[in-house]
Amino acid sequence: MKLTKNIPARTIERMVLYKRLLSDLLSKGQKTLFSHQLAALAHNTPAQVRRDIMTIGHEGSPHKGYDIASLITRITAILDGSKDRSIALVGVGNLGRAILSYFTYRHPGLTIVAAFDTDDSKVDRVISGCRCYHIREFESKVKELDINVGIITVPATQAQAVTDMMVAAGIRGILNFAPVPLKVPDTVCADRIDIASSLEKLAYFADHLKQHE
Amino acid sequence: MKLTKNIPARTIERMVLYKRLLSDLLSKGQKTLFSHQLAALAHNTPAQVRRDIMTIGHEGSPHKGYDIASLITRITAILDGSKDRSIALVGVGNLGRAILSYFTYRHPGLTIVAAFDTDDSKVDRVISGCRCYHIREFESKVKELDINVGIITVPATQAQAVTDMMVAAGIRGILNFAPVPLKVPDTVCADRIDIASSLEKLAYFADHLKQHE
DNA sequence: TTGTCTTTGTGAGTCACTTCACAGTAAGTA
DNA sequence: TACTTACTGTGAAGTGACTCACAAAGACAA
Repeated sequence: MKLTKNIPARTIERMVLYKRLLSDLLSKGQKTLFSHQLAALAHNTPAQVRRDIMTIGHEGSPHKGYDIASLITRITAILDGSKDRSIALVGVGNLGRAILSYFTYRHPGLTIVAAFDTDDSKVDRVISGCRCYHIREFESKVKELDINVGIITVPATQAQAVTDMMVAAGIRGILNFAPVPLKVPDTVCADRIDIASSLEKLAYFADHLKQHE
Repeated sequence: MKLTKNIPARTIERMVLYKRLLSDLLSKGQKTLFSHQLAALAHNTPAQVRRDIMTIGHEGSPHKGYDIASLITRITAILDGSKDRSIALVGVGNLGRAILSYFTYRHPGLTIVAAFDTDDSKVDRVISGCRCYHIREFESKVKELDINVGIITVPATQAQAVTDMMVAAGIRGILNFAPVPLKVPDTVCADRIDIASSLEKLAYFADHLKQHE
């Protein structure tokens, strides 16, 4: 359960997926599974699954495979899923609102507890179950609600400014939907989701796959 | 301009970013730049930039750097950005609508030309400038409008069924917002954007970064 | 008991991408 | 002309993730 040897980001991503798949299985009453079964569900290889499970320091038995319940417990421990995550969202436009409503049926352990905007017509309203504040209250709310992850859904021109504000307020992880890369100190982790870029990449491979991936 | 030696996916992703950054610069009147300048904008290294540009078969000159206009042209040619892409979206829920409205101020070369749903209250309406059809018309519309990229914003339970339908209709690239991995033949390219997963990953690294990334 | 079967755990190999480091070169200077 | 400077292009080394392939081990059979 210690195992402080850095777990690669790719493995963490797969862990999140494994956890979801395993939880489904468990709720259907399945108790145990083999690496090749999980591989089929996750669309990767048995060797990959075994390596991943080894990486997080868990083990199965050659004949019964892996115990689903204890594997979920282990993954949850790794992901720190025990503590509920409080998340802030900045930029209550179309995309921001969609994400808010997407998260109302709350995902396990992830809750958007506050939204922020500069537009007074949005401030102090409750949108999809989430209260909206003026952005000048950001830092105090972050402290008050113990938020350490932020979502950015503002226009590109403001993304870096919002980022800087988040960093200053003590946010440690940022999910950025604006189509610009953000500069953050290396004590902060930033990820970008860029729908237009993804589509362009897809459009490229839609044509160019002779045998590619 | 030929250069049929497979370009890695990562390089393609950066190309999309470079194109946007360079277009900004060009519109501000800048004619030329050096690898270290583009690297600063893209938040990567000069060596990476030079390698990328080499990979797509372009070159600069040691003293003037790269010519922005011709580099954009080259990248655009690589990405096939010349032809306008027609995209279909299936699942006009919250997220689907947000994406539609996000794309109304149309991104260069990318247009969502049709949306599909099973809900009759949405069918035949125009939402954010995009006409919504019943899903049973999918295949005929794909043919009619020459669509080869699809966006999936339906619930997880229906994602695979929609995928199979897309594949059958001849779609070659799929952007999937449902939190399940899709099975597609290797003639089709599928990408998943999973907001909840991204947040969980971020939450993990928000804590666990000693020196990580 | 021994043998067969199935699956795990993992060292070693492979592969793909990134970074290093330097030769080559054009522009400016005198 | 030769000298300096600042950058590109790229072979080679490095890095990190994935896959292979096989020893080890439990389960079952007879």
